[in-house]
Amino acid sequence: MSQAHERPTLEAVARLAGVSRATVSRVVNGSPKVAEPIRSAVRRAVEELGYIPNAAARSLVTQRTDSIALVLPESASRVFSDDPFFPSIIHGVSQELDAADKQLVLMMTNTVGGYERVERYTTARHVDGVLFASTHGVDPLPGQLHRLGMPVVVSGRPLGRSAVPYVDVDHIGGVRAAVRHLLDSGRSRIATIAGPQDMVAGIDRLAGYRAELRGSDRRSIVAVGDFTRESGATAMRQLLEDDPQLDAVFVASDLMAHGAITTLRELGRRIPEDVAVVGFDDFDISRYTDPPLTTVRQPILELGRELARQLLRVIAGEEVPPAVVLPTELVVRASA
Amino acid sequence: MSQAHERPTLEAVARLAGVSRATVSRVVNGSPKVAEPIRSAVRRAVEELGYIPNAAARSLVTQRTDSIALVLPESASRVFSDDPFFPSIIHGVSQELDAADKQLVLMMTNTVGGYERVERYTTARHVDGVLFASTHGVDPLPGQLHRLGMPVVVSGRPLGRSAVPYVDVDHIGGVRAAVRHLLDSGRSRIATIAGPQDMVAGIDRLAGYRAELRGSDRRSIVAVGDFTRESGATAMRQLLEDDPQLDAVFVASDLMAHGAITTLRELGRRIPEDVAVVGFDDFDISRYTDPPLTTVRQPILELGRELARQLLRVIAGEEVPPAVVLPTELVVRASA
DNA sequence: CTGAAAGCGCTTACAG
DNA sequence: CTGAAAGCGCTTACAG
Repeated sequence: MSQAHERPTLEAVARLAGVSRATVSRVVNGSPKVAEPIRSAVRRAVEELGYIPNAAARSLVTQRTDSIALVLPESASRVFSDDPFFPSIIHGVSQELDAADKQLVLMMTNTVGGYERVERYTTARHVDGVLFASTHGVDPLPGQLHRLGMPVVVSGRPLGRSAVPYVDVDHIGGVRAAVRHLLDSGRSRIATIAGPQDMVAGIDRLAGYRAELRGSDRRSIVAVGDFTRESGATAMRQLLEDDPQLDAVFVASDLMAHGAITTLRELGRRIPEDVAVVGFDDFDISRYTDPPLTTVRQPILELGRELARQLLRVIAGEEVPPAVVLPTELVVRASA
Repeated sequence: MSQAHERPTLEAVARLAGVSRATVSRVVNGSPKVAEPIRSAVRRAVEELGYIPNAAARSLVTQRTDSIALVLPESASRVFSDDPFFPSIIHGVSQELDAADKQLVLMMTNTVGGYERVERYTTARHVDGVLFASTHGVDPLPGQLHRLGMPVVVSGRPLGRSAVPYVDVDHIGGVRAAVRHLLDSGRSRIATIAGPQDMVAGIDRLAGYRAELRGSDRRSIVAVGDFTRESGATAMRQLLEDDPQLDAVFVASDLMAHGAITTLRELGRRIPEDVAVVGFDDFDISRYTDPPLTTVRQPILELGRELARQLLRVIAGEEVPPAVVLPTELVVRASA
């Protein structure tokens, strides 16, 4: 039985094949300038010994690790709650990384200690680049890493000044289309349940609502949630207290919209007859709510893929645009 | 602006502090045998230069990477579908790894090429150990890595002979309790929707059903699904064709149970009056189905945590039991 | 096309 | 307690 620490090295392969370590290295790395007979002798020796290059040794000289970190500044519970947002991001990133033969290191944390670990890990050059999803507030870490020369791309337009390239979706355009749809269908008291106001997604969606309402004579009616189902249910209750006559609500996430629907139903309002509801996300399940949810579709999987693609370009030394904004789209179903 | 490749090395710190590299290394790694004045001089230099040890260089000599791989032999789409199984495993693993200050490398793949990458990556010693979740059929990779001396722990009792330590739940005990519950409540024609028969979870749950029925005079009525909602709906339809009089069904996963409920409702059967339904998993959503689902609870988060704990023990050179089996428990709600 | 040699940035016996 | 030196396992100019 072979031991853990007796794995064959380049040296062993070179000896068996009767060539130098340099030559073995060239063959293993597919350099074209090795003569055919030597090449196959080396291949045989590699095969026979089951040689696999040591990653650390290779990284030390090439300065590459072929892996990248995806940082989710959230607790793992949040990341893997029933909200499919993060899973979709991970899924999209993973697709592109697979295609590029890079590995994915997943870092989830919402603690200060965890964040420090992220910093140490990434600046120790364990990874070739770092992706941030869904940062809260003004997050200094992406900028810091970027200044250290580390390839970084973030998801969502950063709050505050930042030179870090980002990928985002057109929150405002999507929300305006949603609110316009409510206006066009004759709704007069249009409320909103906004997302957390320390995140761009929360801020921009509220801004979109306000912007579209501004053109009409309707006043705004606002409650704020945190993107969870429960917060949507609670916020809906508040809105109905604020304005029992409201006849429409734009909700800044599908999950909150589900919560809002539960509340409306409990209070005996018909959807959409009494109150029209529009969500934001277009999660799969929103097709199956009762009634099916009218919502703004944002391409989350594609967002993940684009993040990864941009980062791979930065790593390859290519120029990337400072921002990529993916389109959103109103999907009309039965709830509004 | 500092450049990517100009990060300070041990050498630089040593020069600034006026000591040898060995001493800096000792201070950085917290060795106790460095005199206090020197220690603080080194600390200052580290601070001033923003020194972070290079991970590859360190790994090369220590043979440790402080990261471990979690291999999910499934497509990313499957892992991040609406099935919360994998997310919970990841969550549990991540919790324990965080506590141990190790990083998580996530590898998802159901392609041959992908599997080869997993093999190369892990045997290249990119990670200190490997966790496998939910293998299909007789999977040779865990055993191979184990024989190479790589720390490995798998989730689910391996099919075929294997010396690799595993963590599993008590499928059979849980299923027997479920079927017994159906028998005790006077059900006479008890069908089952089994899981995939190339996975231990599928095989054992069917075995538990058969074992418990054997003690009674009931015959078995079996359909097979693949743990998805859709397959549950289809299988339920088949079962009702096979035996229109059936009055109970044990379904080997909650998601399939949800599918079965949809079918039963479409065909006008009342639950539990006409047909009692029991699931397996106890996902959160199963509390909210109509009616709330009676099901066998398996501790998935804990399974993930235990996997990580066992692996960390193996890595630390401790002895671990060849198998850890976590208990399952029948949770009676309204559906049966 | 091939090899000898330097070097990537650390850790760790070994001496003193 | 501290340092000089060897060595971890590779890659890559540089010569030839």
